[in-house]
Amino acid sequence: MEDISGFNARVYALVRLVPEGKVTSYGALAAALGDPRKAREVGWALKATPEGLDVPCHRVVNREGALSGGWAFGGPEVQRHLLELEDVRFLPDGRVDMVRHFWRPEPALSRPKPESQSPLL
DNA sequence: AGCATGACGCCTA
DNA sequence: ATAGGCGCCATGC
Repeated sequence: MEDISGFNARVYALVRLVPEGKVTSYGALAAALGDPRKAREVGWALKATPEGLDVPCHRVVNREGALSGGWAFGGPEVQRHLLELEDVRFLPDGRVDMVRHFWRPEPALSRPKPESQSPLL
């Protein structure tokens, strides 16, 4: 699993910025990185998150505030528990109350490609 | 190179 | 609001 121009690293850096009691979405992270279309890659990056890094990946949900399926934590229940420990409120449907807890990451200041003056363009 | 898959998101019925 | 389909982009076979 190779890095995507440090894509993973940037994802981790952003997720580390998510405060307790807040959550963000894959798409929001991707958008903050400059490519809203790379939401899936964000998920992929989190899936490959090395343990040991202080990355609160449990604070990342999809755009609807729904938790993921069965995965590394051992199940969505674990993720939900972790969030509840941070006073995150859940809706009756089992989704995170995005209105209350959605946190939008600031656009990454360091761009992956500070270059390209479009030589051909 | 082609096909299938996925911790996503948006559009349409 | 729910269900199905399509698009994106990187990965794995």
